[in-house]
Amino acid sequence: MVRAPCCEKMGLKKGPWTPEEDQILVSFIQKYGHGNWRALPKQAGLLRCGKSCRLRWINYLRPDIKRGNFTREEEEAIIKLHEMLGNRWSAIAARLPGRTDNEIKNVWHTHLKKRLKDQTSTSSPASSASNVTSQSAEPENMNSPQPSSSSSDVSSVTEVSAALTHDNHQDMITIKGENMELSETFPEIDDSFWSEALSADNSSIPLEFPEATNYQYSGELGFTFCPNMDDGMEFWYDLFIRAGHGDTPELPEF
DNA sequence: AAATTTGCCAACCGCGGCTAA
DNA sequence: ATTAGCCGCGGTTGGCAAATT
Repeated sequence: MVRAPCCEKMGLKKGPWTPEEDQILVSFIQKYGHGNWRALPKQAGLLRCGKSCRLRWINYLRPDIKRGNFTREEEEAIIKLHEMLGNRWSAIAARLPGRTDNEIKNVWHTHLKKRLKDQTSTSSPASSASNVTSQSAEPENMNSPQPSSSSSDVSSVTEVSAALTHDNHQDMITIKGENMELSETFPEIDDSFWSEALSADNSSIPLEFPEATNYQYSGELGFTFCPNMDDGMEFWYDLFIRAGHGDTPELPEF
């Protein structure tokens, strides 16, 4: 099947967006939504292809985009999620509210990959790898706990996630807390798994950031880890294990 | 001060999945 | 079952700014 290029028609503008174009796009979407990206630029009077409009909206103009540098906790979460999910940036972005896949991808390539490389080169090369990056072009051992530059009470997410391993070959995921170890067979993590788990029990997602570090068991669906952070950043990190494991495990104390 | 290199980020490209005809 | 079109995703790149020589 032959596909016509997105911007085959001549006269469509490319490159950086101007403030005027941004304004037109935002106004249009606020009024009419974005049901059809293909038709949108024409209807809005923009000399752009729908793809370009979509990208601009998703990555920059969306009202729920979080601005500013990534916090240490966000970076740690990206590292661990990348360890679990590989280069599935959209899936990782879905776990980091306000961050886009493009942004996360950029941070990974410009900061985190380099940092991990430095860390692994200074740590023992003999440490066994348990990564899930089989789909990733950059299989790296990211199992080494990351030194945290922040204060100790930021530790919940980093410690929990650092203790979370997934052995792709054995299809086993292990959660280790101070007082517990829980293993579950885990055939595959894919997008439908995450979305189904989420839609099945939204109550596990904290609407507001809790004051205290919170560990929450969500029935058969999984766990939500809520870090206790001073800056009140909107962040949650949850791990869903496969449904149907039977009894509720004893809750660990983090 | 000028030239060159490096880092970063926004945006583009092309592929694959999904769906409607 | 096939085809065509749209959308979303991941990989890549162009261009700007900062850092270095």
